[in-house]
Amino acid sequence: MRIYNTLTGEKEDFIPLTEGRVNMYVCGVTVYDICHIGHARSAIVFDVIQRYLKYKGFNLMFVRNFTDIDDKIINRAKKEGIPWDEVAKKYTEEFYHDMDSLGVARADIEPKATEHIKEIIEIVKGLIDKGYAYEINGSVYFEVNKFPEYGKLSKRDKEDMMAGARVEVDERKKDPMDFALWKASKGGEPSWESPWGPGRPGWHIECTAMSIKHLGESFDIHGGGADLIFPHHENEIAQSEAYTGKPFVKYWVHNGFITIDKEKMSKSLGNFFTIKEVLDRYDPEVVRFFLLSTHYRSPIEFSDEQLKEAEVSIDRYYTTLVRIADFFSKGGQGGGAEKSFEDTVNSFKGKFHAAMDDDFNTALALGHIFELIREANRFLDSKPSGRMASELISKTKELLLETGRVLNIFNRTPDEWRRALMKTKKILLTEKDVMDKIKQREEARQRKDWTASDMIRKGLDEKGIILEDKKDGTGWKVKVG
RNA sequence: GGCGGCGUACCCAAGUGGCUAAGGGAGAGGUCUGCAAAACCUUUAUGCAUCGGUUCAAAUCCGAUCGCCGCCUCCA
Repeated sequence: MRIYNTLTGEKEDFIPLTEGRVNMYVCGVTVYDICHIGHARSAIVFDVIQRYLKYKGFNLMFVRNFTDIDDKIINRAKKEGIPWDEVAKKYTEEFYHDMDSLGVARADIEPKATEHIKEIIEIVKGLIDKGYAYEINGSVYFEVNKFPEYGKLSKRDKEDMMAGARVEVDERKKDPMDFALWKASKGGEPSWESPWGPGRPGWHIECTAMSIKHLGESFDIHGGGADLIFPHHENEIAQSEAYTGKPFVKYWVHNGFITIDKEKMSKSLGNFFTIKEVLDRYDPEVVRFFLLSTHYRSPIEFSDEQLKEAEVSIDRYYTTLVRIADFFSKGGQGGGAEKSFEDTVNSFKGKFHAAMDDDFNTALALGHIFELIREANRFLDSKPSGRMASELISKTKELLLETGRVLNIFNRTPDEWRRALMKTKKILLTEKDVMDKIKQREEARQRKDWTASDMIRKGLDEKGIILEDKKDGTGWKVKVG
């Protein structure tokens, strides 16, 4: 298995620190607002990575944190006129609601910054003792100059950053690059007692404290959005390695952004869609499929057109499942290219694994899935019969379900998919309405009254229902795309 | 200004040295059908931003040019 490591800038063979065991930490969200679709991408990417590692048999410990104290939360509390911890609670619940919809599993441990104040203070104290940090007026700063490897993750050196001259200059700091480990409380702000007086943790230190506590001083994978590389992860490395004297993380994994009109989707630009807005119009499976159809490190352009294509693709998948079910209930009486289909079936899993093993290439993996689907449809078209055909088709179905479980898509029945579509497409008809229409039309067709028959079909089409006449009856589906 | 990434068909998107450049969507033609839909078949890049170079061999490596984007400030 190979993973792209931001630290080295290369795809590397994945060799965990302890054989068979993987410790992974992913930066979660700051709970001060509703999540947008960019948060969904990060969560889904690492959800798939998490599922694949488990599927491959690793004993995985997955930690994803919540930042539940921070300037943005405090500001939000003022704005909403509620206590800061209620803001955190409210948006943590919103996060869970959105992520549950999207099929993002809970992490094994989901620590919160405010539950680790003791550990944070311990580390800050240690950093002062070791001479990496200093206190000024109740705040503690990490002294970047004391850590020679500073910049190794984001591939930049201090002087370059100074040249940018966008670094906030705080007169109290020894150097503009120094960052806060502990912030002295200004009046009225939430605070905790510390050796330096009342205050609260800086942003970066919480991840050091929580990851070290739950995963140890060195662990395998640390993930997050690419925008966290600098300064957040760079600072984490500095303070963690300064504190422990050990390498902090072996593989740094970062997902790319979602863009709108080629520009990064972000709060500050205001060009974002919330998860809730998107889920009002598209099924969660569509969103998940869409996000997995591009490699996780590439930018992905958010558009209705692409979401619709994802919907069409998923519908194609479930249509094939229906055909497979039909095969088992009705059988065939012909036979076709059994050998060639057998080859496709037998080589599929290897291809899927190869794709996922190569830096979690979900886009390629989906390509293989759709290749299998096309071949399965082709085989079914040949009206196969006999035990061999049954076994092949049965195996196909198992393979589709197994790989679908890894990606956590394609895990419903075609009926469930159809009902979900009725809901997201806000189709007013009930299933019974549709069945009644089909029956009426069937009677017209018996009479060979094609005009009446076509009228009924057209009427349903206008309401978003497509009819499909088959040998032994008429099926129906929701119009997609 | 510094650092990094990207540019593959009408659209999306895999592919980072070597068989006919995956897969999906859209278009065109066909099989099937009362007609459709679905499914399948054929078709749409002698070509991978441009120009050079390395190599027996390059979309893939190197250099230059053009275009787009990201990070350097909170950000997934």
